[in-house]
Amino acid sequence: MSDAIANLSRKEQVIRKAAELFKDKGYAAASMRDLAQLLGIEAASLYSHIKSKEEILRSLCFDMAAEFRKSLEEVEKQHVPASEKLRNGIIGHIQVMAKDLTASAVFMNEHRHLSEPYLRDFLLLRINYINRFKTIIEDGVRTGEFKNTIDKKLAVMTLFSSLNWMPMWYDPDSSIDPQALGDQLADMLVNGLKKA
Amino acid sequence: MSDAIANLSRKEQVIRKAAELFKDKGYAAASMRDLAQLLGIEAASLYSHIKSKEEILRSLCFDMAAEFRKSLEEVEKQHVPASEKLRNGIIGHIQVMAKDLTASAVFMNEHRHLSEPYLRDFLLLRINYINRFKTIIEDGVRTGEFKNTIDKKLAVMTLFSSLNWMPMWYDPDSSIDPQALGDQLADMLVNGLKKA
DNA sequence: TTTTTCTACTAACGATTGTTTGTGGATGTA
DNA sequence: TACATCCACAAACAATCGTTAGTAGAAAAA
Repeated sequence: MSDAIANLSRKEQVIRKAAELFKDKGYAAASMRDLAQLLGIEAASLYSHIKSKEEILRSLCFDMAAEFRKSLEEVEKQHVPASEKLRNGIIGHIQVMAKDLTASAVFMNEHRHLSEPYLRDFLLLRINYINRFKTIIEDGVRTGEFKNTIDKKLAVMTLFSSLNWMPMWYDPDSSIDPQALGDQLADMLVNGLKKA
Repeated sequence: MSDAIANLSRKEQVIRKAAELFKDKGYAAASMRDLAQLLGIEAASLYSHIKSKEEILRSLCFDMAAEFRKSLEEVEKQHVPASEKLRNGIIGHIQVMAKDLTASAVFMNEHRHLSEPYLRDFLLLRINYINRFKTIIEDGVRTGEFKNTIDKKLAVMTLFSSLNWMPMWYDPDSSIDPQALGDQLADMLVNGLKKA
């Protein structure tokens, strides 16, 4: 058991450093020798811990995807108006990202370098997640909470654009903590959708 | 003269194909042999038209930057309320992107692969552009057009996140034309900022 | 003790990278 | 005709890529 933990621990170190590197230079421009140097070892030594470069990317992307999914599922259980459900979905999404901003940036920007069939799987997860947010918005339009004048695809894509770029500019040491950030972002986006 | 046009024409073909390739695979993962193949020539032949791979990226990034700057300068001349100025700035930004969605995507996602000192120059142009939008928002807060409860950095970054991801999902053959898209996006974002 | 697990090394592989050199046909201009 | 420009080629360059093979010390488990 402790072996497994120690193993995971070192492997985890490799993956986390890789996340930083992938975020900074991009997956394709980041070499295994770069990664090894950051860890103070030789490139070949990395392969004692991971099977391939892409395995690292897969692990980062699909772990984040699972977190997002889990967060949204809890929100969907709630029996609240669509506007509040959307708001809670946004806050949940922000909090998942805030827990690991580095992995979030990789998830968002580097997933396209996954090879098949992983890329297809990833994109299916993603379209499913987006569609579930779209459903919440459509519910809100139906109940009259949201404007019916705005294109729904536009609305949901604008929402995700705002959310997904957050890891690129948010500074966790800044004056806004993740909770307040989620609140303000949700307020800004939801009130932009709400009927006047 | 006609020589110059023919020359520019072929060089332009190379750059535009490169933009498509860079958008699809990312700058680092796109090889000059890939690009040559798309054009039906050998990789070495590319160097009859361009000096280096990065020269293409520079050309794409800085040409777009100039377009954005030009658009914003016209908006800044207008003597209108801040909310309308912001709205027009958004519409202008969208229209510049819509004119070349491929180059816009490269501008947004691949600029980080510029080497120094070009990267520094690019980032300075960009922060300047963002700050000028921030000024418009601050003016609006001062005149009471916009809420003063929202963090201004958050507001402006959310704005740009929404705008900058548009090339990733917008389909020019869709039902929404660029003009209507700009209108709706501006409406959605500005009314989210406006006092109730 | 013996055995296993973890972590790292050196050396090297075949493939691919951006780019340079030198060449030459085709086209238009003087 | 003679010259210049454009555009493409084949061949090759050093550098770097992800990865494998084989080895070994150190620590933990049996």
